Parts: sequence; structure tokens; C-alpha cells
Amino acid sequence: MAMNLKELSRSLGLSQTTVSRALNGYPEVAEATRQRVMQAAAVHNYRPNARAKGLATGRTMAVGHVIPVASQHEMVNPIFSDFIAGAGETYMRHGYDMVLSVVPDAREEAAYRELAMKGSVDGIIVHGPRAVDPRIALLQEIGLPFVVHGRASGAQTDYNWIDVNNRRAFQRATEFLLDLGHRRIALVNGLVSMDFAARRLRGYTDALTSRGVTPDPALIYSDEMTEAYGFGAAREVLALAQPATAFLVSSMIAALGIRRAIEEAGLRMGRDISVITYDDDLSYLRNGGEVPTFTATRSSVRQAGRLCADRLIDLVQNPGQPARRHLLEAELTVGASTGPAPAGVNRVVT
Amino acid sequence: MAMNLKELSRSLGLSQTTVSRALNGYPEVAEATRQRVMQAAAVHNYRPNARAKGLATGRTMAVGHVIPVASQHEMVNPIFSDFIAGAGETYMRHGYDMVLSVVPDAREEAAYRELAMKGSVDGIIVHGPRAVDPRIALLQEIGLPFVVHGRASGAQTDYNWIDVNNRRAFQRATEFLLDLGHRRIALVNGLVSMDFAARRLRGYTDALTSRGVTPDPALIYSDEMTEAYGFGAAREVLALAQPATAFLVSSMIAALGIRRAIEEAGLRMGRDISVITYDDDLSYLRNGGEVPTFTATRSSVRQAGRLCADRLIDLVQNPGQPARRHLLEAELTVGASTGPAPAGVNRVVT
DNA sequence: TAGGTGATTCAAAGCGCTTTGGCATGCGAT
DNA sequence: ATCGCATGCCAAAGCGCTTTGAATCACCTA
Repeated sequence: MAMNLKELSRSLGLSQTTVSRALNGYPEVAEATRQRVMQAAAVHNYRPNARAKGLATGRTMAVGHVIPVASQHEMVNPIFSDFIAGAGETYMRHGYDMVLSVVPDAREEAAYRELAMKGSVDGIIVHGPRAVDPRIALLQEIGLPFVVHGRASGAQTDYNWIDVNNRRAFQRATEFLLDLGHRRIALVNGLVSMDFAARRLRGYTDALTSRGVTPDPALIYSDEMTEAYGFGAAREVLALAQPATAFLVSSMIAALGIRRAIEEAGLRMGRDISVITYDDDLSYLRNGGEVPTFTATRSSVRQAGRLCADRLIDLVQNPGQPARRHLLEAELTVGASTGPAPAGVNRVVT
Repeated sequence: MAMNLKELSRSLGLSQTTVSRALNGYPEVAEATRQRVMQAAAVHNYRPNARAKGLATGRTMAVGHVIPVASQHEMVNPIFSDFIAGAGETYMRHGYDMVLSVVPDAREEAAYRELAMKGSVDGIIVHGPRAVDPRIALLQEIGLPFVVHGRASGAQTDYNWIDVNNRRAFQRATEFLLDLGHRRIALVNGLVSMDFAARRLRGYTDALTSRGVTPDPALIYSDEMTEAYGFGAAREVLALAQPATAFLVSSMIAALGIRRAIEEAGLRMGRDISVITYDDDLSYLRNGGEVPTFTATRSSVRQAGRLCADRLIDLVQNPGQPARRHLLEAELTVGASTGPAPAGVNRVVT
């Protein structure tokens, strides 16, 4: 069905060598010949067989993504769609394929090994690093180029990563709330086993303690970031004897749940209760409007996808580079969900 | 770096033939030998090179997904994460890889051609079919097995698809609202160029007209299903001289926007305004609780992913089957978002 | 005129695997 | 002693491509 090099070259009366060279832009081919070859290739809709090419060159022109599915809740992180969209653009531009492995997080190690040994990819993007994550040591041992989206704090060695400054983002957000007079600030975080969540927690507690506020464990939540989780956490916090006056949330989706709980309690977000959320700038969940609905620390995960892909391709094409780290700053945009702490409640004891 | 067949067989003092056969479970190998080979393979962590294997067998053990990115809004459908998770499970179980192409929807045709000619996949899953969609003719011409998630009404020929009965789902939902006394029911639909949205529209209008209610164009919206879109549409509808008393929505995310608009208008969902949404049962957006938040017609997109993958693998392994269609029924579950039409408003003229 | 040079082209090897078509060996049957 | 037939193993070809090393030719140079 598909035309191959042999047929193509025979139909042109040329050797496979020459045709191959012509198509791949080598100089030792007469310009006239090259034109003829190109033309014929276009006419026959010829595309070199990727596998054969890979075998011959040792390059697969493909990169792997291992998507872990949280075995607990069977949850797959919704930011992947956008990350993948960003990375995909880059791959397309460079002619790379993207191969995905969806794996229950328990079997993740095996998945990497598999990808590497089967030789089906030239490099790997690592998603969702844990605070201490065996994968990066594993990948270094395997010797396949890789880029981590995020960081693993516990790692001993250098490696390539691209991450948002989560600590700083949450520190600033907390300070912003403190400046508005809030003292009881709830943190509705992701799973703290995740590196990003651990850093956000750090930023939050740092900001609090440096202002003399002792973090209250009753206000700190940590779980998979679903709408229901946000709702449940907020409902609990609002029912406390000393409820929070503000929420710091790790994702837009959880924030929607929190807003729901706030309104269900007959309160109004932005007036009675303040909310700051982390915003991945997902395409289907834009925090838009002239005045954004949520005050948020934002960093586009799609852009992160692009950056990771760019870096990885660079790494594949120019091996042996020293590891490079790339820290993105999230921007804090003020929306309609924050306001001064209501007077009379949680007055600061001076 | 990676051990290969040649080395492995030499280290065993056997021919490549025998080792290959032993590993692939052929009978003409002494049981003792097979054990020895298996052991050695395990020890050396040997995995046959996928490309070489593919070249030799003509099978790639990979299937392609072409993910279109709506060029208008740069939007990538959030249901993909879950669909992919479902399909991924199946692929994993059968040892297939999944290769993704993220493409601006304009270049989609080229992407399919590419995948096929490069010979990098054994089959393809088609996402987001339009009401009239040139892709299925294209794929039939190409001759690669494919399964469509959804349907393309305009298609002339038979092909394999798996779809939800969108017309019926929306017809039932509309009837449910009519039974509650609602007469002004807004439809906040996806892009009607999409097949699923066209069918939903049909179900909605069928139900209305068969009850003698004339569909009001002012109540029918159609766009990419974002939270902001839901919000905007609902806000407009509620500001009409004769506002709707109920909404029928094509996605949970848009429904969240609608709820926001309802509450912003000082109304309460489920009492003042009823909402029924289509629910893809996304892992991070469960419509949970003892009483679900939303009354919804639900069908798991993850399950659809599994089914599509299963079907495609079957198709790849047993070619030449007649096309098979698979229509899933969505279930209507009653939640807290619906109630009788408020009296005094839009009273039915009898 | 012999030898050197640059420009083109080609035959063949090799990437790592499967698979075809033998080739031994042992054993019961003739 | 011979034939037939499993049984177990192997050498080599082939999948579609790249790449090495050489060949051919025209054209100069000494």
C-alpha cells in the first residue's frame, strides 16, 4: 500500500542511496536530480517508514510521556490536556511523535524501563514529581534524556527541570491575604506527597510564621484536587467554631468547589470570604473577564508544556549538556474573590 | 546500552532464532531451553527493540490518536484526559503504545495521512467527529483500521463507531423538565458543527415540539464548552424579558458557569431555576454526594475510551470484520438542581 | 599524456528482529 | 541395518531505511 524507497528509486532509475540523500538534503546530489526526486516523492505521497528510519539512525523521533493515574481515586490530572497541547505543538514543529503511557502510579517505574529498553523513544518527560521521587535516579541510571515538569526536592543530583516557583507564589498569596487583615487562612492543597504541594505548604507557613501567625492544622487540607474536595474542605472549615475568613487553593477546580460551599453557607465570596487560587490557565477554565472572578497566582501549564518539550528536544539533539533548571514565576492577579477581612471577626489581638 | 538479541543469544550459546522463538512462545523449543532463555532475559532485563520487531513483523503495536485543538479558542477538550486514561488502560493490558498527535484542527487530514504513511501505528481513534466529517472517508481510503468516538451523521459508508445516544439523552432530559412544568428551557450546547451537539439539539427540539412548545432561538446557545461560556449564556438568558426557568447544558464545566450566573442573579439553582447537565463522569469533576449536585444525563467517557480501544485492538488483530456500531445509553440521574417550574412565571396558557 | 581533483552516483553492509527452509539427532518401526 | 518421523536447533534472508567506501566521469594540471 505505502510506497517505499526501493520502489521510488526504481521508478526514478536511481539508487536508493541517491534518493535517500536527495530527500534528506545532503549536498552531494545534483540539484536537478534532487528536484526530480522531490517531485516524485510528492506525487507518490512518499513518507519514509518511521520504524525503518529509526532502526537505521538510532533515533526514534518520538518522546515519551508517562501519565500516572492516582490509584486511590482513579484520578487523572486535568491539567494534562493542556500540558500535552503545549508540548504537542512543539513536537509537531520538530517532527517528533509523542507516545503516552497511562500507568497506575504503582507501576510507573516499570513503564519507564519499558519505554527505554524497547527503544521506542528518544527522551522522556516526567510528570508530577513527588517530594522524594525515585524516578529521577532511575532515569539517570537508564541514561535516557529526560525533563521533569516540576522538581523532586529529595534528588541528590542535577537534572533538567522546569517548574513554577510554587513556594514564592503561595507565600505572596498568603501575604496578600495577611495584608488584607486575614488571620485565619485555610490552605486547600494538593496531595503533600507531591512536590509542588509540599512547596506550596512551605510558602504558606513561611508567610504566616514570619508575620507571627501560627499555622492551624485544622485549616490545612491536602488531597487530590477535585471539585468535591474543595467543596467538602470549605464546608468543614466554615463550620468551625472559628472559621477561616480566607482560602488559599491549589487549583481552579477545587476553587469552584470552595465557592460553592461559600455560597451554600449563605456567604459571598470576595466580601465575606476571600479566596485566592492557583490558576494553571486551562483553556476550558479561563479565569477571565475584565475583573477576573478569582484573585489568582497564575502560570500557564500549556506554556510549561512547550518549554519542557523544547528543552527535551534540545537535549536529544545536543546530548551531553549540563543540566539546566528553569524556574517560572507565577503572576498574582487581583480579581473579585478577595477583600478585606470582615471586621469583628478574628480581630487581631494586639 | 540496551542488551539485544544477538548478545543475549551469544551469551547463551544459542542461535538468535532459538532465543527469539523461546521468548515468543513457539512450541519447537525444548522446555529446558526455554526456561534458560527466559531466565537470562529477565536477568539482563532484555526487551526486544520495538522498532526492529515492528519492521520484521509489519506490526507496530501502537495506535494513534489525533487530538484536534480548536484553532478558534486554542481549546483542547478536557474530556480527553479521561478518555485517554480509559483507552490507556486497555492498551497497556494488550501491550500497545499510544501515540498522540496534537494538531490544529485545520491540519488534521495531513496528520492522519502522516501517521498512516509513516507506518507508525496499526490503527487510529478518531476524536470529535463533525456532523459532516471528511476524515472517515479519508481513513477508509487510507485503509488503516479506525474507530470513531462519536459518529459523523453525513457519512455514506459503514464504519466502526462507539457513541452515546445523545439525541435520546437530551430528549429525555427535556421531557423531564417539561414534566416539571418548565416551558422556557434554554439549551447551552456545544458547537453545533460537532456531531454530538447537533444530535443533542435534535433531541431537545424534538421533545419540545412533540409537546407543542416552539423552540425559541433566543434560548439556544452553541459554543465551545467553557465555564465562561456557560456563565455568559446564562447571564444573558436570565436577563431576557421572558427568562428561561430551566437550562439544559452540554457539559459539567459549562454547568458550573451557569450555576454561577444563577447565583449571581440572586436566584437559587434547583428552586428558582432548574439545570440538567450532561455529565462525562470526569474523575476530577464528579457529580457526587448522596444527592448529586446536578440532575444529569451521564455516560462515562473513560468507559468509552476503554470500549474504543478494545474495539480497535480487536480490529487490528482480526482484520476484515464488518463494521460494528455501538450505541451507549446515558442514564438520567436526578440531583438537586431540578425542581418544579416556579408558579406564576411562564404559566402554561391553556 | 599520466596523474589529480571534484562532482555524482552506486553497491552493499548494517540497524535488531522474525521467519523460512534446512540440518542433525534419537527412537520406534520395518 | 534402514526408513520415517518427531524433536530441537540453526544459518540466512528480509523488513525499509541510512551510511560507508568505492566507482565513474569530466575536467584540469604538470
